[in-house]
Amino acid sequence: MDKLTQATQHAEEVITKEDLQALLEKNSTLNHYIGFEISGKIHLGTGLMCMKVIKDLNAVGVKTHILLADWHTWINDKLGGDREMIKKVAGGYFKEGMIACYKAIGGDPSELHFVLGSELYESMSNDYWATVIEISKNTSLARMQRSISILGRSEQDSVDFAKLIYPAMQAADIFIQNIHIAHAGTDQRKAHVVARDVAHHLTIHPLKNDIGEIIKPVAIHHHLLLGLAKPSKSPQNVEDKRELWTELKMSKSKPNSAVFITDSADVIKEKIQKAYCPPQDVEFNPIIDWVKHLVLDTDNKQFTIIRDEKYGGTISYSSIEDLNRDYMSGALYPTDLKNALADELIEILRPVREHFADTDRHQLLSEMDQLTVTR
RNA sequence: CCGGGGGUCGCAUAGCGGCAAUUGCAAGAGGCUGUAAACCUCUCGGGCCUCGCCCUCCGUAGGUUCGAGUCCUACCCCCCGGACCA
Repeated sequence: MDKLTQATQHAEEVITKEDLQALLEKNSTLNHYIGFEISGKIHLGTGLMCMKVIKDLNAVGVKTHILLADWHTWINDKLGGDREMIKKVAGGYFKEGMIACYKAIGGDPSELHFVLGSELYESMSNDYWATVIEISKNTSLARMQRSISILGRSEQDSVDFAKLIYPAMQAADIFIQNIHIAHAGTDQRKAHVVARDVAHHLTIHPLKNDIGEIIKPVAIHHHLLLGLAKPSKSPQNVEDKRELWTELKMSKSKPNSAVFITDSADVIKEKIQKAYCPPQDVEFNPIIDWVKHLVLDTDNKQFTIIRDEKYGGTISYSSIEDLNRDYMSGALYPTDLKNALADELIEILRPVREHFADTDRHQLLSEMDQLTVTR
């Protein structure tokens, strides 16, 4: 497998592959970053989907910086907008969660370099905010409005002005850290495209390659897992499929539609069992989606489904295509698939639960649970 | 600062002197399905020696009333618009 393929095998999109190819060939060192808001508990999207991309990049020699975005968290009113609490959770539960997840997918946590946003900005003195302004001067208001990622809530809701600064900060984060490869979920692509569009207009902290040319940062995005909850519109009479996709993905922020990295075996089973899973539909189906991206996402994987003899007996799949075919024909029944997925997830997340079994870390988790409930 | 609109059970909505308070969504319990969804029933402020009674409620604080989300007064907060172009 060549470097480019290896580096992007778990990515949903790369902007652009050509740019990345050039960097992989020509640059001696490459910096990757992903920023996280310190919101509630970590779910599989960030914990697994995202970490897989990081692991691939590290395997080809890219250095990872994880930005614990406390300022962004404050802007988006997470954790009650309590700045001290945000910092505390960032360096505590959140960091430990990331480390645990990286271990769970077979990565070496020492490859992850954590940076607290506020500390980064302070260390850059005026340059950070100057870069935010410079990016803003090269972007329009309309562009920023479109670039705000509305997380879960209705779009017309009046937003406070701070939220309009957010995308410029995301872009500034890239340049200020000298990031060649900016990474996020596909929902963040607009901010990344802003960064690429302004890249050649920056004077304070432009991004340069080894031979001193100003370059655009590559953007790499991981897939957003579908939420387990039923969509509010029924797939049969939706004219705009894109609309439904958005709807489904957003539902992850709703309670009970996401699996968290520290969920117990029983909770995982229960959530999967309650998940929306229409028979003979592999398109708008979270269970199929999860199997595809969390289980059958590598070439040599075998996904074994244990089922009663009367339903056909145990069967094993090594590709999502085979599984989809059986599912579409009805040969593979939802319940059997669900049971197998739940078992698989419980196993995948075992290292995370073990990581948090440690007394101190368990304390962090309990505090997080408290916060989530209180909030 | 001025003008207008508004703050009701998680969200969204009724209500305009008799209300524990309408409706939708969400949530929860159950029924039907070899899953979920859809569909149907019930619950959804709290408490109880249980279906009737008690407590607490409609931004906050007072007031008028036999009785107030509902009227009056003051205050707080949110939204929309205006403000300057001498």
